[in-house]
Amino acid sequence: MGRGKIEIKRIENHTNRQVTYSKRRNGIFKKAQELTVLCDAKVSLIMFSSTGKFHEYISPTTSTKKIFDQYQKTLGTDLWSTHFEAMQQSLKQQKDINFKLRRDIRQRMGHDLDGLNYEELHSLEERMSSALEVIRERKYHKIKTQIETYRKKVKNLEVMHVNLMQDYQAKCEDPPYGLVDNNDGDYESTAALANGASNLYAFRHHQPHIQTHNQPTNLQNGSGFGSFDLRDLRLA
Amino acid sequence: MGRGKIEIKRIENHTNRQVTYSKRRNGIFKKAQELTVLCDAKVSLIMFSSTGKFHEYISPTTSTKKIFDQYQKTLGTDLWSTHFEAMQQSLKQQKDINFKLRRDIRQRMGHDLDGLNYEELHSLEERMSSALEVIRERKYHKIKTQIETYRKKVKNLEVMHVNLMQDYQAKCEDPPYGLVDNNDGDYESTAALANGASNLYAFRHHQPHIQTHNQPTNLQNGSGFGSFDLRDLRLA
DNA sequence: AACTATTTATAAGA
DNA sequence: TTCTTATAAATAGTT
Repeated sequence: MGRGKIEIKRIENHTNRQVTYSKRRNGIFKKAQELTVLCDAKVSLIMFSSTGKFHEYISPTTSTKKIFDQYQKTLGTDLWSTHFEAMQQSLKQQKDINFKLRRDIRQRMGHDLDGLNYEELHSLEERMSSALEVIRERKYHKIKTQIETYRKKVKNLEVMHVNLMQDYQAKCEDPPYGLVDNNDGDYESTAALANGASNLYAFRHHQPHIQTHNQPTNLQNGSGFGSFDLRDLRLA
Repeated sequence: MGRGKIEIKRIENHTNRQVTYSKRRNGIFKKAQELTVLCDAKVSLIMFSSTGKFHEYISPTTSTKKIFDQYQKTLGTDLWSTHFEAMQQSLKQQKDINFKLRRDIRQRMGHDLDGLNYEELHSLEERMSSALEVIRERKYHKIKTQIETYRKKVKNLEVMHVNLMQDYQAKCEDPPYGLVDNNDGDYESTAALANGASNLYAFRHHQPHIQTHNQPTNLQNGSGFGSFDLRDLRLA
């Protein structure tokens, strides 16, 4: 329908193709709209040109999503079912595994044991028993390491303290020099040295509350043990 | 384009509407196909008539799913994202929980303990220890119940056996009557009674291998204990 | 479903 | 792109 008849095959001239696309696109959209009105039909028309340009007609009585849904419903096998169902199944599976893991843990906590027969109880007990051994071993190792570290720190402090005491005594024996040299010293350090004797006593009983002006915040609470408590050793 | 011009509004005559739908549908499909070929475009045309009948044209170079995907990609907001993403998130969450549960179990089995500090080890140990108590308690209860059941069965057998022995002796003391009365008895019962003495001996040592012709299959393997083994009691 | 008078779409040109 | 217009194509009403 035009000045001449054309063969229905790809228009090689790019511009020509674009023009024809544009004209015919309008034509087909008009037809779609007319069909919608005349025949009370629902039409979805989606087009992508060779250059990727997108155009769409959708009957005003519906929406593209509705058409897609209806399409899938009509065709039976819906297009995303594979992906979607796989996901759904995967989710169900995960929940299943989850439930079993939870039950396992509950049983390891001594609950939910009604379903177990003698053999199962026995097996559970043996597994837990040997695991408990491992855990105790581990805890023991941990506390040993910690104590070792602690001991070294105390040792360090002891050496430092002795040095300080020697310094102090040296200064007491030679007060004039001491007072002259102490001009750039601070008051707190002197105060800390003043009760050196009681600190030494405490140290010999391995109390972790020794403080010096060098490391005032380091060992205030058992150095890394947090709320460590000797009762914890009973089960080790 | 026809014998007369028509107004573009719904065709009220049902038959007429159907006919027009059919004709124009063919027309628009032809246009879609021509557009596809001439302009190298991708066209998806989906229609539902007023009676719900479904028709579709799809360019042979593509598929409806591809068009849908491309549509969503182009429009940005994809149509199922809400549903889909919620599901995806849910799946991720489940997998996360799952991982944590597995780690918990591994730790309860004495593996994977590197990440735990002293307090955590101690807490784990205490929880497992008390759980172990519960499990042992339970196992002990189970075995006690089983032994009780077993004891009752043995008791029953004992009574039955004594009765049989009495019968047997009674018949031995009065053989003529016994032979006459035994016409409707079976051979096997007589044979079973023949070694009554040795059975009695075995029974007094509480061996579970007593058999009579009344309950020949009941206690052959410890009655419900399966592969029960006395070693199991050591940990009870 | 086929026919055909007529309307509509559009190819080519401006 | 848009307008024009000759001509092809589509189709409304009819058979």
